[in-house]
Amino acid sequence: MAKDIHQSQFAGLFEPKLLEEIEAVSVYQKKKAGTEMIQMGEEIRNMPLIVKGVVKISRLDEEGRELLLYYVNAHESCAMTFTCCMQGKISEIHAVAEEDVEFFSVPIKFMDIWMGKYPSWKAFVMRTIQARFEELLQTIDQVAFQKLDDRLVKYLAEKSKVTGSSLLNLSHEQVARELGSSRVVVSRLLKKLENSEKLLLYRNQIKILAPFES
DNA sequence: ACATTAAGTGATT
DNA sequence: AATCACTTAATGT
Repeated sequence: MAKDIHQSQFAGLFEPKLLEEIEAVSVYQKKKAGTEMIQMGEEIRNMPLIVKGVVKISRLDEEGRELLLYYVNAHESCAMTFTCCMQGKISEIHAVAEEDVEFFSVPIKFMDIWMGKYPSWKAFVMRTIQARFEELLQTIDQVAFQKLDDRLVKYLAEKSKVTGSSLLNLSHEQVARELGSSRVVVSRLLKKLENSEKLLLYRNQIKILAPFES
């Protein structure tokens, strides 16, 4: 498909010289849905510029429980990767391809080089970090104030946006794990939402009805 | 028909 | 909001 970066969404984002450099130094890669892309504790050597698909970024605790941090969509890159690799640190996060993913893989050394060389690159990096930072502040608020119901609604909205479908194939247990909660609680909250006509519940499936607002 | 797994519910902390 | 204990419903063999 769009193996040419000049035809990707990055074409409008970066100046032509930078596009050429990306093309020269990057490797175009594809990963199937469900593939692990970065493990916690792994050293980061490349940064991905996503062309297609969605990558799920999460943290895992000692017991293997998962806390969803955010999704990386097409024409974005991972903020954690930027912050990690600026100091050659290891990854604090876990990345899995949510859908089939295609991306340009760029060695991290260009991170620094391009920062000084290309204003558009600097702006891109700053934007993605800033956007993520704000989002993380939001979720910290929510966690601190224990508003799981809001988080659940946001989670479902995001899931359906990412999937492009209002019918989500999820068990209550999966949802609970990603939100760091328990199945029982999630079931109850979902039931509430069903009663208020926001969605329909089936076995392993959730159908979103309303134009979902928190 | 039976076992397994997902979801619903009341009570308790 | 979390956990427990238990029920009910759906699905697979």
